[in-house]
Amino acid sequence: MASFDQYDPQRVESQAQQAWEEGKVFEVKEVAGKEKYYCLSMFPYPSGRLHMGHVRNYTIGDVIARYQRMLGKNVLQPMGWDAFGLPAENAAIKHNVPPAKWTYENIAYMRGQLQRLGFGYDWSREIATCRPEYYRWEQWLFIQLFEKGLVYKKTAPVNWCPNDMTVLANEQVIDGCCWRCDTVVERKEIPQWFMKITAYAEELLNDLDKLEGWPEQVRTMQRNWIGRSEGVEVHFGVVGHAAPLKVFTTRPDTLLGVTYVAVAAEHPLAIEAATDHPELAAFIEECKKTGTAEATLETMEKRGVDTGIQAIHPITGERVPVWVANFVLMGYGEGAVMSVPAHDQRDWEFAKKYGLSIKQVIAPADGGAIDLEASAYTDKGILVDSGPFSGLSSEQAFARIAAHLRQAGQGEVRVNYRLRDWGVSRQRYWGAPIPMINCPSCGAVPVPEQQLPVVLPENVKFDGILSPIKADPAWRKTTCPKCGGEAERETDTFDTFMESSWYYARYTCKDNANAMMDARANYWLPVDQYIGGIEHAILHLLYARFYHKLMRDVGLVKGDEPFANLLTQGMVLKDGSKMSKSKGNTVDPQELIEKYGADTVRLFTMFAAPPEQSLEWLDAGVDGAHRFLRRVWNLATEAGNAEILRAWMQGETRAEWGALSAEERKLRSELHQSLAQANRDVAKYQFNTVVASAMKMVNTLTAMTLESPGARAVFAEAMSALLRLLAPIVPHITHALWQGLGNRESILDAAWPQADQAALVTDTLEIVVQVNGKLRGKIEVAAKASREEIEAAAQVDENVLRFIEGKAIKKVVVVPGKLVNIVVG
RNA sequence: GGCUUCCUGGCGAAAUUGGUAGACGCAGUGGAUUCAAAAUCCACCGGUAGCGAUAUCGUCCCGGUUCGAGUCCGGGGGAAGCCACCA
Repeated sequence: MASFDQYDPQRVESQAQQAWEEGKVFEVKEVAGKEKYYCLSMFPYPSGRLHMGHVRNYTIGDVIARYQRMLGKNVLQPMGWDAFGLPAENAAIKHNVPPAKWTYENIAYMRGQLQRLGFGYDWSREIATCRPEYYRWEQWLFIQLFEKGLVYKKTAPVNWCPNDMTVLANEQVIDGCCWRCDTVVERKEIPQWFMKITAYAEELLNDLDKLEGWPEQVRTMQRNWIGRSEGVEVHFGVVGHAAPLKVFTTRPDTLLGVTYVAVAAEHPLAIEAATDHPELAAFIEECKKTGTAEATLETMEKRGVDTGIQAIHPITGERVPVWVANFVLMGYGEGAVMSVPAHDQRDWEFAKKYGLSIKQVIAPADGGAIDLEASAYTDKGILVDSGPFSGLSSEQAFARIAAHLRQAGQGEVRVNYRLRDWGVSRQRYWGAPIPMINCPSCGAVPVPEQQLPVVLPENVKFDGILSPIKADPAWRKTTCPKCGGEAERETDTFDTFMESSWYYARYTCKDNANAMMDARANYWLPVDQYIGGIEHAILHLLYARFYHKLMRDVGLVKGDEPFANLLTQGMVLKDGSKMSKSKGNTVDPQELIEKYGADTVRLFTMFAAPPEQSLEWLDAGVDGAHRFLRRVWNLATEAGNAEILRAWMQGETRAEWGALSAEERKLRSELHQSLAQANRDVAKYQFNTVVASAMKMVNTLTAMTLESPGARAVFAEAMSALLRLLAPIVPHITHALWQGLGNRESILDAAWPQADQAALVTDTLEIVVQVNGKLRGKIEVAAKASREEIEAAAQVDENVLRFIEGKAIKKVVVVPGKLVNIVVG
């Protein structure tokens, strides 16, 4: 039996990793009758190198996966690359290298980093979303959805640089100007593809209630994003027009307080009125120029112009003016609002500014006074000055007014969502081509299934101005599948959120060249544990949920939701703020791995904070983590100790516990208490305190003297448990020690260590004694002492006596095994 | 403005969910070892008073419930995240 050397992380880790690779130990198959566990971390964008946020994310995932495996489950943990995106185009320009080449080189480097960190991924399932064998299925699904009417084309605004004649992404617009040439960016309407996520708005909202394994915060954010509101669509007549002007309101109870109507600048009525109204036309032009980036909206001044058009109030028949206002959104509701300045603050401000009248129709239910000169009264209350509806409460009025409008054909109850359809067209090169053909006579026609994938050429010259596929007539040129005439391919590519919306499902069957999904998807899905950053709480997680429902409705997967449990890990901070290149406070994981080894980096990230909280990076703390691993190594390998452990592992010295001395039983109890605590915490994924418990065990074990056989048995049993407890967090050092101590089976599949309930029971207990709730003493009592015995013992404690002497005892509270509280008067 | 989450030593944090506040670690102080240093080991480590036993104050602030509150309730203050003219 070879003896141990000093702890050398580099050697230990490369040997462990080699063993895992040779044994293909993380490659998994579907196994009937074995509980499956699908553990998934959000895949990275291959930006070049891993940062600490990645390390933390993937360590959490790996710890969970390894823990679940030790519990006996069939664990799938895959990894891949969210490989399309703008940074590759930027790098292409900067370094004069094609985006594909840059991306593949980054993937190769980062894959090496992940392997060096010892993450237990099934690399045979690796996905890069920029590969045609991946995105062809996205193109295929898009066509299925086109046939089902779930995707459509409409015009939408983009940022347009008139100098470069190109579309810019929002990130490429700096202070309203083009990042390359500084030309003022314009808004341009062009035809783009949309997916009907709004058709699933209700289900996406309702199913949030099922996601009990998700943080409440994320569910709330999605609820707000979907933004369901119940209201009434009200039809105002328009003088000189046959068609009514429709508005949406959540406050139909204030309908009698309408003094004007406001429409968006893009509203048809506004455009119509502008034809003989130069001031209005100029105002609409101005509104258009305000960029697509909406960051300035908060500070934007509320402005408007009277169209001169009169609307007819549906109940009173009164004439009210129609204004165009810059704060009315064309994309929400009908692009028009009824304005009630008395009861809406925004309408109030607008009315004050332009001298429009303010009519009170709601009074506080408690009869209190309001001051409409100071501000609007926006609470609900009792209707006043509202004809037949006066005297009703806001709630009653909602129903009555809605019913009235409905009967008169002037409106109806409606549900509106804030959620808009998902625009998936990007006028960029480095993305999956949209599989459509534009035919001058047939319009947009899908690429026939047998011609998929529409491959994006990778070996291209790229100057950053025009997408190479837009610039290449040969790539564009094709024939129409319908009429056979000359036609052009769509040169836009998909939003990269498309690829990340279904990768979790493709990992289960990535080798299937004939279908997007197969039965294996239903074996592995849903993902049991998904781990990633809170920054994806809305878009990515909502799109993935949407995609899952789409795939379900096309018959590809069963189940309604893709991710059963979600863990959102906190940020990695240094000196109190988020690590970022611009702040210059980054820590490069690579340097740390080279200095300390992967186990130290993994241990520190797990120990410094619970997974969901932000983690304050502390260089000295990394030293502490490394010190701990050395202590563990030395404890297991010191001459004498190693022999004790080897004998134990081979089952030679497993003595009867009854033979232990009182002192040894106490030590064993202490060690098992720590183990029990660690088990409670690991079940909650609170890994920082799992490590704390392990440290406590090491402290206890270090202090032990191993002269008696009983002590040696207690030591060996606890060391065996300790190594297995630490195995998910620091897999290399525990692998080396486990093998080195003579275990034939890998620690990967060793049984998860459970505390011995019998060991937790001790002969005596320490009980805290309080007087009037204040700690006054501690007493040692027999574990099976009765309530009366404990009370009696508490009352003779020297210090306790000082506080109860001469006072009447009103009450004694006894918490079994914990404390006694003596209440005196 | 809306929603959500937080606020505990010099620092990161813990407290089996109403029962010993500060586990575990970092930093610090003192000591052992060493010619010396590194490494390692031992002890101390919230404030105040005391040689000490111990007392007293202490989990952002004020109030309440309770035998007992970091934890529950009401009010206030502060921080972070997300959304935001959404009618």
